[in-house]
Amino acid sequence: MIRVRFAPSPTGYLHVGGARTALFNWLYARRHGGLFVLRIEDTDTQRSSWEMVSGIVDGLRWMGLDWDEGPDIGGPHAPYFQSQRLDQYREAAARLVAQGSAYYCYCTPESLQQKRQAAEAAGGGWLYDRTCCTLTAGEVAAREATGAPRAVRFKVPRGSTSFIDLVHGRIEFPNAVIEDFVVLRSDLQPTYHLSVVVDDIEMAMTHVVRGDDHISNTPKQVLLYDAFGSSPPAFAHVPLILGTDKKRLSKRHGATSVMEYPRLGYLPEAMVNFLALLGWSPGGDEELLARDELIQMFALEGISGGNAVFNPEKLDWVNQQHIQRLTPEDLASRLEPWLRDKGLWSEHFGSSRRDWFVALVQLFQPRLKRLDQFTHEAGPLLRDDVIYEAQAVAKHLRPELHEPLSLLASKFAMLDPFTAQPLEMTLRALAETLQLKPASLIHATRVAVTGRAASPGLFEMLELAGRERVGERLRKALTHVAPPA
RNA sequence: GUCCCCAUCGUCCAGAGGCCUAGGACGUGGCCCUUUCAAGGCUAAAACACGGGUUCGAAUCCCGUUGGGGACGCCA
Repeated sequence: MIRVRFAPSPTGYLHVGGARTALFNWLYARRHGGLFVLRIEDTDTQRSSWEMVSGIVDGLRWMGLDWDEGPDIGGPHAPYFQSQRLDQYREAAARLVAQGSAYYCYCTPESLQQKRQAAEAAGGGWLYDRTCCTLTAGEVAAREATGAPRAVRFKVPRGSTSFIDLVHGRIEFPNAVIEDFVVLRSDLQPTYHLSVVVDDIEMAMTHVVRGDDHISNTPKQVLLYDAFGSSPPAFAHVPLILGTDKKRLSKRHGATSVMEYPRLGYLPEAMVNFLALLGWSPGGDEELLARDELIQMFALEGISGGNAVFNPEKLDWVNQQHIQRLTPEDLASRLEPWLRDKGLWSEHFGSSRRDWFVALVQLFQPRLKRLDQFTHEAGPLLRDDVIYEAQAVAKHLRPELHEPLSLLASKFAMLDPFTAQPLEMTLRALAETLQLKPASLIHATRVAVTGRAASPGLFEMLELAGRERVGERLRKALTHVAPPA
C-alpha cells in the first residue's frame, strides 16, 4: 500500500509551490490506490499559527485535494500535529543517545553563532566542530552538575550517504560535508530532521515527495533512518517553481497564495491542470486534462529535473479552456457568488428566470478567461441603466443614423416574436431599404443598447435584453444622437 | 567558500543513439471566418549553452567549462 503525505509547516499560507507538491502527492496516491496523509509540522511554535493551518486546509480543499488521514479526520497514526507528538521525538532522541548515535551538546547558541561568524569572515563555511562529542566523562559530569542546557546532536559517521531519488536518480553526499546536526533542542523541542523521520517511519510512509530544496537535507534524514534501523522511503524531489525573473516565487511576482486564485476568477480544475503540468509531463501533447485524466496518467518518473517558471498567461489560457468546457448551467452556478458580490443577483435567476440567466451565461461563455470578467462583460444586460462609453458613441452613433435608429425602434416595437432571427432580418431589411451598410446600423444599435462597441452577437443580445429594454434604450440613445443638421 | 541539483524556442514540456530538416502548448506576428470584441481555423518567426571525447552515427552517453538554482541554523 502506497502512503504519501503532505506536511506543511503552518508558518505561512499555502503558496503555489506547496500546492503543487501537495498535488503531486495526491495524484500519486490516487493513481495507485494509496493513501494521502496530511500532517502539520508545527514544531516551530513561535512561527506556527492555527490561522495558517486553516488557510492551508482551505487551499487544499479548494483544489479538491482530499486526504485520507489528517488533523481534522484523524486516522490510525493520529495525532497529525507534530506539536502533539513530542513524547515520541524525545523518546527517539534518548534512544539515539543510548545507542551512541547521538550525544549531548552543551555549546550555547551564542558561542556557535560566534564560531560560525568567524569562519564566514575567514571566507569559508562552518560545520559544528564536535566540541561536545569529545568531552571526557568528567567534563560531561561537570556540565551536568551545573545544570547547563543541553541539546542532542546526531553523530555523523564517516563515509558517504546516498539515496535513490525517483526524479534525479542516485544522489550521494560525502559525510564530511554533513555536520553533527541537532535533533533535539535544549528546550526539548525536536528539530525538523528528527520529527520528519520519526513520523515518516511511524506513519509508514512509502514515498516522500517534496521540494527540491530538501535534497541537501535528505542525507541527514537517511542517516537517521539508518540509526533507527529503518530503511528510508523512496524520495522524489520535485523542482522549484520560479517567478518570471527566474527567482524563487515571491510576492512581487503577483499572487503566490493559492487562495488568491479563486478571488481572481480562476477555476480549481484549471489550477490543478496548470500546476500538474508545471514540472511534470504525461509524455504526450495533451495539455488540457481533467482531474481523472491526470490521475490516470500521473507518474513520478515524468517529473523533470529542472526548475520551472510560473507563466501567468498560460494559466489564463488553461483557465479559459476549462471555462469553455463547463456546461452553461455549471458556469451559471459558479458565477452566482460574483453577481451577489456586485449586487447584480436576482433571486429570480435561480427560479423563474433561470433559463434566461443560463442563456445569458452561455452567450458570454466563449469570451470568458476568468470568472470575474462576467459581471463587467454582461453588465449592460444585468443593470437597469446603461453607461455610454464616449468613444463608442463617437464612433458609431453618428448623426446620420438618427433617423434609421428611430425607424428601427418602431419596427422592433412591433416585432413578434422578439427573437434573434427576426431581429436580424428586420434590421438588415431596413438597412437595405435605407441603402445603409448593415454593419453601420448594427454597430449603432449595439452602442445604443449596450453603451459599448464590443459585445457578443448583437441579435442574441437583443433577444435576451427583451423588447421593453431594447426599446427604452434605443429611445434613450437617440437623445445622444443629434439629427443631421 | 563548500556540497548538491539542473541545462532543448521568451516560457512550460516532448525527445530515453539513427524515426530530428528537433515536435506540441502559451505568448508574439500574419491570414481566414466575421456585425464589433473575443473564440475558432490556418500559418510564420523562435531552441538542442560552450568545448572535448565515446560511436559508423549524439539533443540523447561520458568529462570539463560556463550559466542558473538550491542547501550549508538549537527554521521547516
